[in-house]
This record gives sequence, structure tokens and C-alpha cells, in this order.
Amino acid sequence: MTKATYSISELANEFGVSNRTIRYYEEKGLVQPRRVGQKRIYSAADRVRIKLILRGKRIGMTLKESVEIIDLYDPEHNNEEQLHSLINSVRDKRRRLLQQQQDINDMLRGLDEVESLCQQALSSQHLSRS
Amino acid sequence: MTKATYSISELANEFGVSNRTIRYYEEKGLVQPRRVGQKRIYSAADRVRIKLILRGKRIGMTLKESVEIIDLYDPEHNNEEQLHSLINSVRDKRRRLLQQQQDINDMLRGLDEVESLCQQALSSQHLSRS
DNA sequence: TTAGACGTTTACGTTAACGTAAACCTTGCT
DNA sequence: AGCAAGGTTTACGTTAACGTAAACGTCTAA
Repeated sequence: MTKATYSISELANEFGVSNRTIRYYEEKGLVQPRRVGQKRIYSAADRVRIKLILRGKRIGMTLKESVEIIDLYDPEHNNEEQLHSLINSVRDKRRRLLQQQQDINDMLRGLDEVESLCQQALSSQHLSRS
Repeated sequence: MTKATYSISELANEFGVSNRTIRYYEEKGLVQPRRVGQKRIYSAADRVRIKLILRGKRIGMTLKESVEIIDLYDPEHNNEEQLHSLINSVRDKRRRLLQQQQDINDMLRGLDEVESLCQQALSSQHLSRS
């Protein structure tokens, strides 16, 4: 059962960030939790937004970029022109992500190579010792 | 035929960054070009280092992290202990990269979904018009 | 020989994304 | 009543990764 509401510390702990970080996201308009008294109460939707923002961060997006992507999902887009421009921006994002995929694959191959060289070096050391 | 040396502007233009950026990388010890008079002369190896640094940047690594990865390639690692710690750090990097791959794939799927919704919206508009 | 293109150093300015500290509520134990 | 655990606001501090401006050298084509 997925909880309906969360305190700030619950989310901070879940995602491994500080409370300050989450408040900062609110300062920047990335989330708008309800208030009860003066305490912030986060909904499941708020939680997802934060999660997506942090996913963006992991792959090197700025907060603004993450929000741009998240906002692609909400249907404020009615007329044909808006839809076309939305499609274009989707394609832009996709291009960058594909480039990143390429970069990551290149790096992974590099790491594979390094590791296998290490293994070789280790095994040859062991051989010369016996 | 791959050039042997490059001026700072040549590299800056090739990679789409400013001269200042490249000098900054030198300030931070990421490259050490030769000097002729007081002008900087970059070797093919310098060029590759810069390229790798920028690749790291694209996927959200700090300069320090990029250098860490680049330095995995050079063979300063002799004894068994160093080799093992090197292997461990390779595995750490790999873990992060795999997570990033996952994140990017998730985002790409999201974008696919958004685009196809747009297409549907557009085609239904066109239908209702005819 | 002088203007323009390219390079240099020095140094202060800027932005994003928080960290950190102080001073203050509120709530539930004990 | 008192206090510890959570929350709050306000506001200044910090770091990375450059941008930008000033003031200067050097070479070369007109």
C-alpha cells in the first residue's frame, strides 16, 4: 500500500538527501506541498516529482532541465502549434539522452578493459610466484 | 592523418567550448600542454584528455570524477594491493554508470510515451476537421 | 608601421545547488 | 511543568566551473 502523505524527513530519508534540499526545491517552485499548520505535507504526486528530479540529477541535468521534462507529461498543450513544439522539444531531449547513452557505453567499455588488464596483471604475478 | 599539435583555439572550436574553459582545465591540473614562447601547444594526448573530460561532463560528472576515470588508464599500479583497489574503484564507477543507463532508459521510454500521445492528439484533430 | 588576429596573465564576477547556523514554534511524553 | 524530537523561517556561507574585462605581448599582411 503506497502511503498517501509524507513528512519532509520521510522523503529526505527515503531519497538520501537533506531536508534543506527538499525545501530548496520548493523555493524554486518544483513542488508545492500542502500545509497543515505550518508543516509541509507531501502527497504521492509530490513524492514522484521529487523522485524524477533526483533521477534527472543523477544523469547530470540541472533542476530546470528536469522540470522541463517532467512538465512534458502534463497536458497543458491544446492547439496544434503547441503540440508540434512539444514534439520538437521531446526530440531534442531524446537526442541528448542518446548521446549520453553512447558516452556511458564508451566509458563502460573502457572500464571493462581496465579491469581485465588488472586481472591479467594479477594472475601473472601469481604465476611468477609459484 | 591526425594532427600532431593544436592551438588552444583549435581545440576550443573543435569541442565547442571557450578558450577560458581549456585554460581552466590547466589551472586544475587536468592537462599540461607544452609551451613555445608563452603559447600553449597541445599534443594529441592532451586533446584526448580534454575530449574525455568533456564526455564526462555530458553525463554529469564533475571534472574531478572524470579525471579519476581517466587516471584509471595509466599504469601507475604495480603491487597487488593497488591492483585490487583499482578494480574496486572500477566496479564503483561501473555501478554508477549502470544506474545512469537505467535512468536514461526510463526517461527515453517516458519521452516515447509523450510523443505518441502528441501524435494521437494531432491525428484526432485532423480527423475531426475533415 | 600599423592594424588585426591571436595569444597571454591577473583578477574580480556569476550561477546553481545546496550547507549551516540561529532563533523560533508545536506536540507528545514523563 | 519541562524537555526532546520534530518542524519552521531567515539569512549568510560555500563550491564548482567557468564568464568577463583589462592590459599586455607577438606576428604578419597590407
